[in-house]
Amino acid sequence: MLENFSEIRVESPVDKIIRQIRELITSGQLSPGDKLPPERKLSEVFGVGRTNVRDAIKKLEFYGILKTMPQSGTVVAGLGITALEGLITDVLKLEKSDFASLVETRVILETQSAKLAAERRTPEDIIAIQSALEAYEKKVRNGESAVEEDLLFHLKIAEASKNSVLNSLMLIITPDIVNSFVELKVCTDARFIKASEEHRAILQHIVNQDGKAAGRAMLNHLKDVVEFSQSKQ
Amino acid sequence: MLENFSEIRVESPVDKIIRQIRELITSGQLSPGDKLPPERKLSEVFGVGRTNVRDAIKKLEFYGILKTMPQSGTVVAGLGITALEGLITDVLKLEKSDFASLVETRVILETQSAKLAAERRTPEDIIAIQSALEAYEKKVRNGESAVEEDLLFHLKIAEASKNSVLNSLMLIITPDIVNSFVELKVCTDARFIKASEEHRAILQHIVNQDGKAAGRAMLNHLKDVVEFSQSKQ
DNA sequence: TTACTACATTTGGTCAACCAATTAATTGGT
DNA sequence: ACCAATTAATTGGTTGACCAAATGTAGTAA
Repeated sequence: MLENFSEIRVESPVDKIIRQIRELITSGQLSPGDKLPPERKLSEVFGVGRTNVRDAIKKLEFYGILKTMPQSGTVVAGLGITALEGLITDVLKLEKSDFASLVETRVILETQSAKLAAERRTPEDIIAIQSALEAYEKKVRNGESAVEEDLLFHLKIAEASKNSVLNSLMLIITPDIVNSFVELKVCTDARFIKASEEHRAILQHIVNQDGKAAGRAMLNHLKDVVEFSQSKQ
Repeated sequence: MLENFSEIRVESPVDKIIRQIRELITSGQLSPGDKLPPERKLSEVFGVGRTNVRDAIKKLEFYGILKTMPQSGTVVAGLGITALEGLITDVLKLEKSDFASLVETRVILETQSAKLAAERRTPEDIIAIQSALEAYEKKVRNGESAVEEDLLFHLKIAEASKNSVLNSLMLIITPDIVNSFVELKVCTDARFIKASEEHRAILQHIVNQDGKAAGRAMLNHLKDVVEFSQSKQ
């Protein structure tokens, strides 16, 4: 009965403004490379407070679409118009990323990051990964949920890959992964224990600096999750 | 002479506040799951305006570290404390992405996205990729710079991969790629023409739905850029 | 005519006050 | 003693005003 009334008025003011800015760009009133109107003007045109405009700009700046220079103005990044259009629409729907895509992408990033980590790891990286692994196993032994510790182990590997961009992307998708895992109850006790062995195998390959084997081990480790996501779909 | 005085005072106030919040968490004054002090209190403690505090919170919320409920308070995500600590420190140094990592990550994402695109492309995808390719070749024939059109071609492929997350990540790193390319003058006329042939090859494999070949072709296409980035390093 | 300086305007950044909603407390009744 | 309702305080959200730097402009001197 009550469900009929939900789902109204969910769009936040900043998303509305992002949509409007997109309109400005796609309609050609705003070409890449040139300054966009001052914040005061925008707030006046859109009929909202300047804070909301600033928040929207900040969000777009975060994604690299806009660039704001203090006391000088905000400019549109030098991308093609069509690319921008796609970008902005995707920023809006980035939130609800489907689970299958998420897992698929994770597999891609992680196998490569394991491979690179094996090739480039320093002794310090080994220690960091090892301590993350032990924190994970400790939680598992106590019968507690160890989703975060699991991800932390993987993040440490990404860190050891010495690829800052790869590491950043992992950080970006990690929160979504955690949420999905908890939501869909991916993890069971049996899986935790099995994962523990697989973790050790990965670590061993990284210690041995065997990139290919590390990648394969990671692929194998994530196979379960992939199958789960496919069954959910 | 003057260079000695530059590069000071680069840390923005919001980063400073993020650092302080991290301090609060690591020192145990703030545990995962519980509310953090109201914004007014924080601004007073940190000795800055409330706006800066709100911006910092917003940034952390962006990464899923904090969650703010209107008129109720802001809470720390239910992550493990070690995970949080690692996440926040990484958020701070997220900005700087070196060119080598950028290219390396791009290769990873693009080879996979080409492979998936070949397997999943629809007739509409083919048309979109084809028209992007033609726009690129038109610019090249006129002797103009076609960096954006180049990237647009690649983005269309990512779109055809039907993996929303992969597509989003490509969109995220694309602006950085464009900037680096223009800055480092990666592209010459000869490369544009050679790239054109390689583009056609990739497209052909996607049309044929040959995933492996598409991946290989993309890898080959990006080889030049990889070598360039390594020589720069 | 040209170049340079001083000024006025515009810019994004910052701040303090205000608003509505939520939560805690107090009070009155049972 | 306990529960309900009303009130008081506290919360994040929003607004408008102010600040310092950057830019554009006009005026003056060479």
